[in-house]
Amino acid sequence: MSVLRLAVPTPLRRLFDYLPPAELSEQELAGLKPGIRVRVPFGRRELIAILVDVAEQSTVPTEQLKAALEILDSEALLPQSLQTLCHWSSDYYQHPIGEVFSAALPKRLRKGLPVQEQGEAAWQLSDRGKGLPEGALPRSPKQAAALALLQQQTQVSTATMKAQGISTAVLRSLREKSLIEACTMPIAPQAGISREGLPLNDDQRQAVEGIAATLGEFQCHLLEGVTGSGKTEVYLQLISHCLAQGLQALVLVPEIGLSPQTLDRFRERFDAHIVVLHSGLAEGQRYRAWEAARSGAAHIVIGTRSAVFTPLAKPGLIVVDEEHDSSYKQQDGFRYSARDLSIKRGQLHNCPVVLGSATPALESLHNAQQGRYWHFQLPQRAGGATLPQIQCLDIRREPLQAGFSATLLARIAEVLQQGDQVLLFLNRRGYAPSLQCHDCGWVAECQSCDARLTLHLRQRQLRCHHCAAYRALPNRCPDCHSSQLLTTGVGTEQAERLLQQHFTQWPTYRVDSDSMRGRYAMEELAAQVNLGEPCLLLGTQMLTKGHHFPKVSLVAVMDADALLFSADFRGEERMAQLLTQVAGRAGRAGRPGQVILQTHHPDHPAVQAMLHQSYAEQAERLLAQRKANGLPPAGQLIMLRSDCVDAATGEEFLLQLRRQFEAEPISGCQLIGPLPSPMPRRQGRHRSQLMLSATGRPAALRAAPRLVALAEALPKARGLNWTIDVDPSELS
DNA sequence: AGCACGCCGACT
DNA sequence: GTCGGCGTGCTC
Ligand SMILES: [Zn+2]
Ligand SMILES: [Zn+2]
Repeated sequence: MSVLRLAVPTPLRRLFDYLPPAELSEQELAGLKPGIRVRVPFGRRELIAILVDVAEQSTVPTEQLKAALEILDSEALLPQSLQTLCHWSSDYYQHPIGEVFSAALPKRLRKGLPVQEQGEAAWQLSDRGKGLPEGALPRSPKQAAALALLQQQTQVSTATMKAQGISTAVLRSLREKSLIEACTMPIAPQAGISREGLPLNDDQRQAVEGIAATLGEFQCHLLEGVTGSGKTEVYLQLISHCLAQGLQALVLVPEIGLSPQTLDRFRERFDAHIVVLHSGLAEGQRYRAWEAARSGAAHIVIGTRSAVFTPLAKPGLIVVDEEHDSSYKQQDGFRYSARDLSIKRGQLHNCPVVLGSATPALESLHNAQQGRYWHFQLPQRAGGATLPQIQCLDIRREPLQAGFSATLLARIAEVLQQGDQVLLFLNRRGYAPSLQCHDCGWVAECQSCDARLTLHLRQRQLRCHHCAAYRALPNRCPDCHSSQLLTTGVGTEQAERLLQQHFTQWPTYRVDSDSMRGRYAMEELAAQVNLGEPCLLLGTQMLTKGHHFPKVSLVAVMDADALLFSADFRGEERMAQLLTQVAGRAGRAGRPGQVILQTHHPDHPAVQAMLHQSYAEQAERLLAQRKANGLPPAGQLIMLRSDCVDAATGEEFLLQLRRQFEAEPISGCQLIGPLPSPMPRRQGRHRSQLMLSATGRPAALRAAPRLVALAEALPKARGLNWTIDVDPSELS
């Protein structure tokens, strides 16, 4: 007996066995390959599953097995290496295998639509057209020319037609006469061609040569280079080595990291097929890009997190740009890290992986120090621009206007008068993060979350930044009816108003998710700013990624204190990364930049470190702290979270889990909690967490499946949800 | 996660 | 009498 073992798209963490479709012959059965799609009845619905294995028998009694309905493919959708990556991810992150495969496939294929023959839109003669003699249609020369071409070459692409001066209108009228028909023409695989690169400095050359020497084998490389040190040029030259060997390159970029500027650089350098995969793509576009990567037609694949699962016909190189960026870690559902998976992928493909960053994650630095990664440093700023000077501005007892000290406003004015641009970083959108009654102390809070409502003045709304809740801004206190409602704290909207009033001759551009709504908003703004006129750029984290603003010579962090007191053990690492990245935005092309941190805590060790130490030095100190505390990368964490409408149930569930785990402990594992999450109630649900701290990877690898098995076996109270997060990046 | 079944309140 | 509320249980 043959049994199909299938990964079914469901949150259940197991495979499902089916009998082969009734009409399938022995021979067809023998030809089934893992990785093909199979349509199956599942419960009372039909789903598209992925064949994992054809087994001799099942542990499920035969009479309970259903027959699959249809085999959808003859060839695997994903190459073997990528199927292996899916299984590995499913095990490592303890996420249901069916959902992992779903993450690796474009929607089109998940829905069961057939694999589309890739090709260029083209035309061929219809049966009727084939009957025409040479030199037909003499009265319409354009149509005759089109026919002549098709008589010579059977299939001619629309592009070629256009090049021959034959418009689509001509072709359409030929089709209306049923003389020609549309078809797709297979594209002959073409070599990607690289144009000459920029001259390299010694450090860049060493990196390119060192990394290129590992093409064809697995090796992970950490490329550490400050902003402007020419990391991108190193990537480009490595990619050209890769293309020269007839191999494809996969480039991962942060969520909003792919600026048109960077993309243009790729397009200018390579006469090659480049595809881009990001979340904004329409279904069809995404599928075509995916298929081009899979078929090998695309030479370079650039994409965000989910692109780590893009199949490649001839993988040669994987680049993870800004590898420290938190957007590589998925924050819900299948909580994978695209950076970590790209390294696994490199192993499976035997190809090098390059992790690039000005501010590498401590994990990556640790791996480099351990000798697991090769470490390349690009200390110089290309073009000789000097690194910005960071100064701290003590604002204790300073009067502040919308968060600005008089000193800062004066510095801004000077810079604008010199004709330069100013970048102001304030990581808080809205007008003010809190609204209070001056008479009775009432505070505007969210009904569903343990959080204050943010005032959005233009919309006259109070909004929760943790759920969808919003309400109209009250004129009076709902408790005591006083009209003395005061805001505390400053958000970008408020800072923007002050800048507009204070600097009337210069435009202020606000960059946050409220002001940059449209798809092209950010692009248009960047183009406007990069015309070079003096202006003020004010924004949240959005401003610190992707676009470069070469005319900025002053960067100010308005509220450095907000970064200082974080509950998360990664807080200080994040702060150092963020501030270093922000600082890197100041001064380019030979002009020194200036960075100002406004703080009430000028003596705080983290502030002092920012002033006097390089990122590498700070990282070294933080790494030592982590090692002393057994925290990643010295140890490994697994987070279990529960959420439930009532507070006690979730915590009780995790407590049971802990008891059961500890009844038969795993050495090297320690459980902490359950504890309420840093924000205990969110969207009306009470959240708790249980953290497992493992001394190393082997212990964690044993603990994760055990925790899941125990959690699945525990009686699940109604309305309770639990999730597992291996290598959590956020301890909330 | 879906999608059913099932068993109690207010509608024709 | 039945339409539908969502609690509970299952998916090879
Ligand atoms: Zn009041
Ligand atoms: Zn809320």
